[in-house]
Amino acid sequence: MTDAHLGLAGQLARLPQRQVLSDDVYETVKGLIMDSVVEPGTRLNIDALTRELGISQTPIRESLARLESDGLVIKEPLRGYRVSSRLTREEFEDLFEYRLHIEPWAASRAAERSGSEDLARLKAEMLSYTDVPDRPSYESYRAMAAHDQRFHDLVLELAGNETARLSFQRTHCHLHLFRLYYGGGIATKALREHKVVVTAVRKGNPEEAAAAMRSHIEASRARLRPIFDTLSD
Amino acid sequence: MTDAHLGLAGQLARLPQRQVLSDDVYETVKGLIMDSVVEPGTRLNIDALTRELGISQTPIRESLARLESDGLVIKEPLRGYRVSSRLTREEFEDLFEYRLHIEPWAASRAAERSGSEDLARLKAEMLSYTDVPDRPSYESYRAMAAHDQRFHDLVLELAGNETARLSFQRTHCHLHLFRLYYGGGIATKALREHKVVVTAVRKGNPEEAAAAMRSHIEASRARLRPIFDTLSD
DNA sequence: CGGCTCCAGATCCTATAGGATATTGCGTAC
DNA sequence: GTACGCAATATCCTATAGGATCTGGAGCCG
Repeated sequence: MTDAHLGLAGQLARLPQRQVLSDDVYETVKGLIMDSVVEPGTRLNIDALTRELGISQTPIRESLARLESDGLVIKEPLRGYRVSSRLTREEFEDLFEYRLHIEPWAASRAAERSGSEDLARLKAEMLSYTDVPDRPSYESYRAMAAHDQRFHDLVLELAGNETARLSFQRTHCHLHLFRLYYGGGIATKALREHKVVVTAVRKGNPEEAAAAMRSHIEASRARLRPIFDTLSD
Repeated sequence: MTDAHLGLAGQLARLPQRQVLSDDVYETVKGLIMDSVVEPGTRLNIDALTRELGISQTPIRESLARLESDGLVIKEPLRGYRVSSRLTREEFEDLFEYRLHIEPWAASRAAERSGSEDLARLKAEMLSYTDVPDRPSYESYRAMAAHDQRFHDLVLELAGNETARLSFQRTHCHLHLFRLYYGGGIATKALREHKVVVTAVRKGNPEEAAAAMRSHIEASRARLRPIFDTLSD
């Protein structure tokens, strides 16, 4: 009867663990896609997922429905789900055009609005991922991508426009770029170059580090272009 | 085994109707929210929906999961789903700040890029809703809101950036604004402003198109604010 | 060789049962 | 009169089985 209180956001925030299986499945499958464990176009068999994850169909169906809404999978009626394709060249250009339109603006707004606490958070995030391990691994690159995502999201948050922030988040740009980078075994080469950069940085050699990073970015660009071209066929 | 073909976008476009019950439920519930049949904060009982719609839980759960991803409902673990709240004052301001950043830019891009076919579509959409009834009714306003949504979406489409378009769509701004108010009499002014935008786009004048869109959104915001304030009491 | 039918497999949808959790109401103690 | 604890109910979440429908390929016929 008297349940008209809408101040339940605070109560929800108080719950650390979600206790809902669907969310775990959602994150799991999202991780599988993000880590390129499943390639684009792969069919996601619901029955197989029930066996592999050891749970029933219901939470898996809910997760896949949400993932479809996110654009990460595609539902083909009466045929099942498939992992959606990676970025095409055109989508890549669109995505960066959009980012070039939103993020500089968000940064300027953040510069106008941020107080000392905000700046502290930004600094903390910047410092939160500085140690690149000697042996570059798959996990380390993923951590780097996660850090990058948190950083950009924080800028949007400090801009003070929640609508813009959500809108930007829903592009899943980091996730798509992450998938792109890890396609076709390119990750290993990228990680090797990362190691060169790290080595140069640890040696305290600015010129060498700059050169390594420059060559890494150029190589990365060179690696990405043919991927766009092959996917455009 | 050999199902690695990625050209499935064209195949999907060939299927007009999906034949999947979940989509019908999704549209149905979305319509219930959009028409304010269910008020914000209302609990969406799954068992009740199974009885009312005469179907089982599975498609309803998938629909609700997608609606949650859209931000239209909120899932409270072990308590159920609720219709999400209407816009707060702050969200209202954020939304229009975002629109003022995106849509004028989109209009200018549309003015630059649009060919004759695009311009024909724009004109057709503009002419598709011209008769504003003397006595504004719920139905007429709903038709106006649908037209307004198509118009703004079309501008985003003509801007040629699918990322920006999807990002804008996912704000569901028209849906939220529709829920915010259904008074009457405002349609005529909005249609006049749409016409100014179309004229500028057809002239291929980016600056003029952006300015027209900007003034339209600002005017729209000014029209909605007082209504919003009265509802916030 | 092309076109057709039939069958196996996969998927979607339904139905039902049981465990887990939150809400509600009542009774008791202070 | 108020606060606390406890049981009953309702709801959500999970699990499992089975029918209906569609896809894909093998095999047969013209």
